[in-house]
Amino acid sequence: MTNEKQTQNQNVDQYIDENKLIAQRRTKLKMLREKGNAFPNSFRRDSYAQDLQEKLSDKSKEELVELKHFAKVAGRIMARRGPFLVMQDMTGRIQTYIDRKKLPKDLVQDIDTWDIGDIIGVEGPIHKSGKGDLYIMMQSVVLLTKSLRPLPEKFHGLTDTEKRYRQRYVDLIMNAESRKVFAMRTQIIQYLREFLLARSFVEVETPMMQVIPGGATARPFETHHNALDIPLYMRVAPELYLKRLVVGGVERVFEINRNFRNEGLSTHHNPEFTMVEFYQAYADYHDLMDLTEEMLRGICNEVLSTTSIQYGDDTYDFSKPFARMTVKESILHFNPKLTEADLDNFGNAKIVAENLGIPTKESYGLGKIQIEIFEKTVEGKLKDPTFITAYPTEVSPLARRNDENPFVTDRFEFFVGGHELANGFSELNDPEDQAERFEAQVAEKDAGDDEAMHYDEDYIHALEYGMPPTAGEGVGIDRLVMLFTNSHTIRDVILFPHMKPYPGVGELSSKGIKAVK
RNA sequence: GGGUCGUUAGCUCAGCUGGUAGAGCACCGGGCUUUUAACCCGAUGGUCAUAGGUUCGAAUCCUAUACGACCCA
Repeated sequence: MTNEKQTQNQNVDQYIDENKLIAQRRTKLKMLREKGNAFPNSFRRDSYAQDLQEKLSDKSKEELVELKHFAKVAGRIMARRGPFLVMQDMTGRIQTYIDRKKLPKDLVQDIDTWDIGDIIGVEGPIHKSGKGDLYIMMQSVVLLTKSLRPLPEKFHGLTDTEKRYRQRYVDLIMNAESRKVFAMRTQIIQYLREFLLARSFVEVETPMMQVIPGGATARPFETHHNALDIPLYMRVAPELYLKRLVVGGVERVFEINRNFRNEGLSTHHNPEFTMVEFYQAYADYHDLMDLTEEMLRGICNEVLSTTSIQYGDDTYDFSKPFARMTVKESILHFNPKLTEADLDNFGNAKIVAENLGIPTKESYGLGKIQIEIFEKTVEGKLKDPTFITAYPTEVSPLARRNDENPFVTDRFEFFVGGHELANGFSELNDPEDQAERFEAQVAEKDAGDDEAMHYDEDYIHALEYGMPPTAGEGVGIDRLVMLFTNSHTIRDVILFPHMKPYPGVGELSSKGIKAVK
């Protein structure tokens, strides 16, 4: 024993450049290697912690003794409590009891060297403690993976926001709340997918790298294809490809995937974010508003089991029909001093905008000014689920004009909690109108708006073959998940959100790529 | 882009008007062994984000930088 300790100390000296706690664990790993396979992969579990808790918690101490329910469970050691080890697997936690008198002496000695964070496999019958908690009466146990880095303190866990995002693996080990958010994200996406599949929508994948970035007004990321020696753009939206598929006869089509926009980071913006976009032929924007209501209410009922959504201090009722009003109606509603005449006349609207402190550009038409007024005075106030319709044609280059009033389009955006969650419209399927709209976008681009769209000749070509009357919509998944998980920053619903790298991190060194300390 | 705040042990945090670094948990040693943030005794652990400056003396005051959080545009 004393000899062993001396060896340990010598080994610690070898790792003096490292944290002492890590050095100690490295020494333990070294001893494991000397004994044999330090990373065995022969243990097979037959039970999960949560299943055992659900199945057996009702049984009494005596019933469990009689039942002799044997289980093999694997997981990470999260705490030691007296003679118990608390283990955590992907479903939950269960403890295992170390009977020091009955287990072989050398095994007990080994167990005493194990650390919180180590991964073990345990086998034995399920019993219940005097205080009513299930435990596995350890009959055999094996250390499967030695953990070299100490975990955060068990009570407070990892709260440092920066570390939670940069080292999500530690966050997921420590914070059940974080695990729950991402589990719900998965369930919400799965619900959306099944909802659309059940209605005969076909899931497809369209290019993430595009020669002409289109489908949204946003600045793209640029990259380069070496073999072809051409610039390529990460897509800002899949829209134009999905509509090409509608031309091709895929009359109900959807894609759940990432979009990339070269813009700032904020609590509501990540440079890559997930959208579901879907297109339905022989439908209009009213049909999609109905579909959206059904879909969101479905998530409430099936995933959350409630239609009363708690978000911060507010509660939103998803059981009632969602409010619907036009852009103009909403501006007048939230600006009772304004009149229709203030919004319908370019000169008047410009004065209203300037009084609100909105900087206007030469190129802005009436429609753009109306939208600026809307964003400044209305958007943040749309707390309860609301559809805003009749967006100006000027700011809707891919949407169908309204039959009665060509100044606006048959378009809606959907808002909850003051944030836009979805955008949909009856699609513009008139190729000549679409060509003119592209030309207007190109003019704006030439005037210096680097978010304006390119002219996509092939898309016009496709429309010239004939696209059936169609309605389409995109829903921002990240913001949807934020809403339904009561998360107030997008970084809480993206597993690996973009963070500014530390200087030098990512540079190749002799030891490989530098990691965050 | 602007403003405010933050960065101290592996983690969570104290550290007063400048006087030489603290706690809890974790870890290590010992005790106890059906515990529930297990408990009891003892020990170890720090480039106080980084670089300058002021000072006899800086975690503390000043400047710059890095990263983060929040608010505003």
